[in-house]
Amino acid sequence: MERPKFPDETIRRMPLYLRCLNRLIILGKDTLTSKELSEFLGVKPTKIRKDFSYFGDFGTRGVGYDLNNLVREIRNILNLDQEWKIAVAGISNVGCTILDHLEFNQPGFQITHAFDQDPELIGDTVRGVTVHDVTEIENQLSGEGIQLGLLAVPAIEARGVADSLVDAGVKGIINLAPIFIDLPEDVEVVQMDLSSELGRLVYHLTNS
Amino acid sequence: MERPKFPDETIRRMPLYLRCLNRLIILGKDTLTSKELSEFLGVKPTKIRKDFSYFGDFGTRGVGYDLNNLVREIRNILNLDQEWKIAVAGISNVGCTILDHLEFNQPGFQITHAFDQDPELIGDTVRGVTVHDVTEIENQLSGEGIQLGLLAVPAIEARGVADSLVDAGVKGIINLAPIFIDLPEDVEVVQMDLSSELGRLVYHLTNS
DNA sequence: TGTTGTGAACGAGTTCACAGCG
DNA sequence: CGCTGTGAACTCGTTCACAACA
Repeated sequence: MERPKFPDETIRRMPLYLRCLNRLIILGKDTLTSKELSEFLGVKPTKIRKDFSYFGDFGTRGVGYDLNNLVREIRNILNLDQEWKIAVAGISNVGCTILDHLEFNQPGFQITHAFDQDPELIGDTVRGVTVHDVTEIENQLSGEGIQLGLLAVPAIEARGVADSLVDAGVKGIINLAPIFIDLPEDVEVVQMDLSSELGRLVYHLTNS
Repeated sequence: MERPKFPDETIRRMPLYLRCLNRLIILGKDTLTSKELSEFLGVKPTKIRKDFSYFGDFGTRGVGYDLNNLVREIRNILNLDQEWKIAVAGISNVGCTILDHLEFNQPGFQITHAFDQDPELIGDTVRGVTVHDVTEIENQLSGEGIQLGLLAVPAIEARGVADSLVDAGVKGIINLAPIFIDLPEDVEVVQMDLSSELGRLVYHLTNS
C-alpha cells in the first residue's frame, strides 16, 4: 500500500468513467477532454480533473486525456487486471438477473458459484453456473479463493447466509437485502437499498 | 415548504430507521434508546440522535424514544402517508424481482403499471399488474398521476424509456441501468449502480 | 443516574480561481 | 488560446464534549 489513498467518492466514480471510456474507445475515439466526459456522465469537469489528478498527470494541457492511458490506469487502480471471482447467493430472485441486467460483467469480474435455498432451483444451471443449496456454501467455496459475494436472499435469511460466505473466506459482500449485517472488521460490506433511495426520491419530490 | 431542510444523508437513513422501528413495534416494543437502535443498524448513536433532533424533541431524556411517535413522524417527513404510485419499466429482468426481493413494499408505495419490450411478456400479469409494451407508456400513464418510475431496462434503451416516462408525467426515477440520463431540472433521478459498488469493494479489499 | 439534545470542532468532498503548460 | 492541474475556500456531514433534564 505505497499508493496514495484516493477519496472514497473518487473510487466510486471510477467504474463510471471506465465504462464510458471503454465505449468511446470502441467508437474509435482516442482523446477526450474533461468537458466532453462531463457531458456524458453528468459530473462536473473540475471534479473529473480532480479525480484524474490523484493518480498523476495523465492529461495534456490544451488537448485532453489519452483514452487508452486513462483506461489502463483506472483498471490498474481498481485492481481489475486480476479476475475477481463472485459467489451469488439467492439466484432465484435478483441475483442472476441483476447481474445480467446491470451488465457489470466487464472484464475483471466472473461469477463462479451460485446458491439458493429453493429445492426447485438446486441443480439447475444458470448462466453456465450450477446452483447449489445455501447450506453447501462452505463446502463448495472452500479453497476456491472466492473474494466477493452478492447477497440477494430475503432479509430474514441474509445474516445466516452472510456468515456462511464469510466462513468460506469471502472478504467483500454486496448486500441487496434490506437489513444491516454485522460482520468482522476485515470483511467489507456495501449496502444497496432500494427503499432508502425511494424514500429520498419521495422526499425531494415533495420538498422542492 | 415551511419545514426545515433535513440533510440529504439524514433523509437517506430514514427508511432504514422506519423499517427497523416497524419490526420492533410488531415484536411488542414501545420504547428504545439511540444506543439500542445503533446496534440494530450499525449507525452511531450520536448520528441517530442528531438525525432525530432535526424534527424536534421526540425523545425523553433518561428513557429513550417512543416508537409510535417516531414512526408517525418519520412517515410524515418522508411523505409516506399518501400512496406513491410506481411504474416499472423492464419487468422481465430486474424490475419485478427486485421489488419483491427488496421487500420495499412497505405501506406508502404501490406498483400500478408495468412495461417491457419483450413481446413474450406483453399481456402477462405480473404481481397483479398487466405488462404493456414500452411504446405504450405515454398512453397508459396519461392522467393516472404516476409520480415514480423504476427504470430497469438495458442501458441502450434507458434514455428513450426515461424520456417516455417523463413525458407521461413521472417526476422521480430510480435508474438501475448503468448509464447517465440527462433529464429536465424538475425530474429527480437516483442512480443505483452495481458496478460502482463492486469497484469500490475491490479497491478496499486490495488497499487495506 | 441515564439518555437526549446541541453547539463546536473536525473531516471529507466539492467548487472556485487561477497558475502552468502544450 | 485551450485545457489540465491544484491550493484555497467553501459546503456538507460526522463526531465530540457536555449541558439539559426526566
